[in-house]
Amino acid sequence: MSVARVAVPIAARQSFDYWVPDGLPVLRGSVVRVGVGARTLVGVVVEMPRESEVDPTRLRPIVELVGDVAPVPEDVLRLATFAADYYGQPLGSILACAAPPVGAASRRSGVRGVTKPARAPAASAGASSAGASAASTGASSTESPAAPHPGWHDPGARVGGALNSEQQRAAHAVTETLGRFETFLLHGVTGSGKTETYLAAAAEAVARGGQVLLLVPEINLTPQLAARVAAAFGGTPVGVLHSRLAAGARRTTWRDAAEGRARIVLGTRLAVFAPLPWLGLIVVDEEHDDSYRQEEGVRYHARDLAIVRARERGVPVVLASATPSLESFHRAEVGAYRLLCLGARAVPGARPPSVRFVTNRGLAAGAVVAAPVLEAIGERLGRAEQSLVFVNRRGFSPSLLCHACGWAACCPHCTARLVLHRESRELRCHHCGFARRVAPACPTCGNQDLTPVGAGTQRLEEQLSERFPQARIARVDRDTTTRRGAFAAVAQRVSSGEIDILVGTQMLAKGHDFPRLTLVAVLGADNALYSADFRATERLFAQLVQVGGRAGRARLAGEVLIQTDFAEHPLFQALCAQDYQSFARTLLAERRAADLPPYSHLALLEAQGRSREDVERFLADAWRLAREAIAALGGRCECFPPSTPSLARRAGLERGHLLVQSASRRDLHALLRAWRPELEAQGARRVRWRVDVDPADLG
DNA sequence: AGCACGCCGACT
DNA sequence: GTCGGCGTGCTC
Repeated sequence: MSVARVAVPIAARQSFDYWVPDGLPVLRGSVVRVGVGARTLVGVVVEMPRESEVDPTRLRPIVELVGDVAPVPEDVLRLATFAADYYGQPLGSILACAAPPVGAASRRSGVRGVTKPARAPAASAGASSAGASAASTGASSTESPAAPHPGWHDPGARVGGALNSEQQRAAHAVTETLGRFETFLLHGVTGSGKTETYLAAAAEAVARGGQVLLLVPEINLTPQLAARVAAAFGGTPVGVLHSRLAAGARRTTWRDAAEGRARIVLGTRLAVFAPLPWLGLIVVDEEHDDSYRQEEGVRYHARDLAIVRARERGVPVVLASATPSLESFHRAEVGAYRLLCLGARAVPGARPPSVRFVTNRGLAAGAVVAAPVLEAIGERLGRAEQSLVFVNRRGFSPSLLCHACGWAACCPHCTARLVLHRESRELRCHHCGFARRVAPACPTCGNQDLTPVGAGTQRLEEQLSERFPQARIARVDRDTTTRRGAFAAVAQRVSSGEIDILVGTQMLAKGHDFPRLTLVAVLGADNALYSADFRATERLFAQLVQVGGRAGRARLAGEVLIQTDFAEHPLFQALCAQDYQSFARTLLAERRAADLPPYSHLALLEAQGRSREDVERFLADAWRLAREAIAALGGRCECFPPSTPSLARRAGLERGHLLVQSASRRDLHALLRAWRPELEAQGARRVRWRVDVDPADLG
């Protein structure tokens, strides 16, 4: 009996060995069910060792080979192994994302047998040499391999025909590299036709027999883009993949991708692990978007993994954005990525929206919308055009204050203000979900006149409906869109002209084209300018460009009004001038001066526990261990003293963290590899901790 | 992650 | 005297 090493999705960092029952065709990549403790879990075979180092009597047999899903292909296993190492995660947890979703246990154990390995289609002219070999090592489908879709007819000419010369040059630069690795940064202003451009390159990759992986940040956007992709490719099968898809549908796409039937796989971050035996091109749309960062549970950055995968498979990868991440822009500046710029607006006659600033000064007490903004909305109502008012905060107001004694409504479990939700007459904590009824009077001094301070979407909606009682107003935020399909329903009503004013948070910023929307007003943007988060200004700029892009996409002129007290800030000036690149260079200079990414690499040890003493003791020890490890490795990494994040307590848990940094990613990882076992050996003394590699911010 | 084993407060 | 709180450790 042979032994299989199986990675299972538990916190344990090692894989476990099992007996392979005689005749069960188990190989590296096989998806199996195994007993772990009292439970049966789905795991992935990562190795077929000669023998086990574990006492043979302790080995349990594999319960079942999951036969209705394809084995995880070799390149995906390598990608998962890389991700597990890079992000310091258990391989089994990464593979739980990378493996196809599995249904309930089947009655019969095992499958009929191994089938012949898949072959690349004849037309794969250079597009997938690495893919073909990966497919033949790992794949063993229960059906014979699929030929390229028969009903397909020259999308290359069809998609490419509509491009202007600039777009054609960009698409051509990509198609020229099909068959080898290169990273492109496709930078174009909103409306410059980035989508058409990368779809043209995708069409060519498909024409050469390759598969295309198209990553998008948001589930909300996929139906729209899927329709666009389907239309552009006229009949070429598109597989859609995201976490909210039912397991069955996901399995179907997985199988279609693994067997080569799906020529295009469109999906969110988890799709970076999709099996694509004939992969020819990867596209990461809106590459700057934070949604590519998986924060809960297993941590990884899908954009970065996409680049790793492209390199491994020897295929080009296109990162597309109107506001590239500083990391990507920097890589392009130093020549590591090839920069492709699209300058012109694709729709003839469409102009970039004009940007105007409106001061907050002189606002009446309690008022949140400045008079010029109200006027502009009024004008739109008169012309039967639509307005969008954007504030990045849900609820009525972010604080409830007593002006008599200075008391503020705070969460009992977090170091945070409670947000007033007037519709439900509640004070809610946006960090832990705590909610309680609004107190009628100040608990410390008895003052009955508590003042809501600051503006959220609810307050905005209320004031706009008072000012424009005849207007049809829709509010879009997490409170109004929890129901499945709620977002799409509002989008539909906006498109059909049933809405005059849209009020909402950043979830409105992305992707939607509303032809009659000609005004975008932005409130509360200044908050980001004060933020301690080192990525705040980068994010704000991206967000403003993004919301600005909602205005005047078609022939109607668009206007963006920004309510701010800092109109002269370089960020706003760059926004006016539509000049991403010079602003990016300004920010990069700041990052360089502060020794922040992309000029350094960071990892953040985050700890939380019931008592602050426990957390502080753990971090003090961790700090000492880090300094010892750095010394042992000969320096080249820096380690900062433990500190307390601004949200010092969350959901009743005290938080603390410790930052390590290096100019070299290699050195930083050498440190992490030495440091982590030391931390584990410390034993978690009432403290839960994790290391966040490439953290989004330093909280 | 679960779930089991192991040591200190209120009960049939 | 036990039931059970969760804190710590193991799972092939």
